[in-house]
Amino acid sequence: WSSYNLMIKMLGQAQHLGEMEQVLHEAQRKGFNMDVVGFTVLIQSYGRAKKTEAAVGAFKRLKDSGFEPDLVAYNCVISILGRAGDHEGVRKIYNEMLRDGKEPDVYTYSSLISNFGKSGKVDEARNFFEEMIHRDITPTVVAYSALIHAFLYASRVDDAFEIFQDMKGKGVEPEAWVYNSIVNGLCKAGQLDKAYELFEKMKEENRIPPDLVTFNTIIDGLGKAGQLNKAKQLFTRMKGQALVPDSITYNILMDAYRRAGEEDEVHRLFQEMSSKAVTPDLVTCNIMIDTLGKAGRTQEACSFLDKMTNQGFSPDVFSVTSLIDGFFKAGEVDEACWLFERMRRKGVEPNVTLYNALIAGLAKRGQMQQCFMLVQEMEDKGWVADMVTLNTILDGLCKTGQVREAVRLFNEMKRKGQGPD
RNA sequence: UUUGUGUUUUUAUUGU
Repeated sequence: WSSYNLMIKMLGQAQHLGEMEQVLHEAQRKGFNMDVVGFTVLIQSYGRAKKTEAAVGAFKRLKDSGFEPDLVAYNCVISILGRAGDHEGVRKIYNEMLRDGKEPDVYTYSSLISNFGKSGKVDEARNFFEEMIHRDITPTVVAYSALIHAFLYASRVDDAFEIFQDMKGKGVEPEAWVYNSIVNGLCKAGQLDKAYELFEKMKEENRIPPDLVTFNTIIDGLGKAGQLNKAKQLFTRMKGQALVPDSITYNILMDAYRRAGEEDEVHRLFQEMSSKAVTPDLVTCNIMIDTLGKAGRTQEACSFLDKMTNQGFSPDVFSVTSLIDGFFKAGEVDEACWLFERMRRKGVEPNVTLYNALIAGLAKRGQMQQCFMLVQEMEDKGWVADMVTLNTILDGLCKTGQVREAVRLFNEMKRKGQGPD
């Protein structure tokens, strides 16, 4: 059986499910009886191929063949159902497992915590963590990390930080990426000082010094908070520590200067990239287009778009939105509409933000009928108007003297429970 | 022979 299991596993991992099933039939024809491990290999193979139903089917066959699933089999099914977002299924199997008298282990809990966390059910994730402790199971770095990520995913940085401290206190060493996640969470929550403090403490607390991602994260946090000088200082410092800035580092800095309206510095950094042989990526291009557009240099933005296309980049919805917005702000409405059409022919799918940019441009010109048509078109495509859409339309109505209409829409949205913000 | 944590960092739209 072990050779057959190995074959099945290899074929399953290579996503050759047809051949995998052939081997399975051959084994059965030759009189090999499947054992629990064999079924588990099969379940796992289906799981990796995202064939959740087939995996569950194999689990059923395991039980129908008179076997009792062992802990590993249960863990596999729980993990697969969790990844598929089937929390009811997860609960069912978990309860079944307890009824069978199988003690969950740290693998079971890590999987449960991660999957519930990822679907926004942080409190349930935490409950599983506590249940694990009550069972006297010592959390590993994996279990801790899963819970920390569950909290960060729910924007609960303080809770994440508490677990992070607890983890270190228990002598479990976080890996660099957990530090980085926490630093990022703190930055995004506006707790820049705390983020910076942790960043500085990294090397003494842990044997792992801040890496490229840590620097990028903290530089971005500083840049978004408008602390450009400090950001630039760290940029210098990272180079002194033998870290090589990548395109993301440059994008972060360019974006910071773009926000601050320091257009020249954006262009200088773009030049510096090529002199340092850092290859620009799509985000770099998009920042350049946005910078040019916001400066009213729409022709240059337009040729930048053509140039990047010739160099093999496919402009995405970000590139197009920036350029369309630039056109509108420069009063070039026809060009904006032309680009929108061209984009659709090229197969770039518009999203809510792009529609919002169009609506804002037309609203500013008082073309409210066209705005409503776009909202209709957007909703026909299955997009849901967001708060920016509503605010844009309300502003447009007010500025065109249709205040009563605006109030009516305002009340209607309020009744539907959509805003106001 | 089979199981667990990895968007860790960057870009667009409204309100002046």
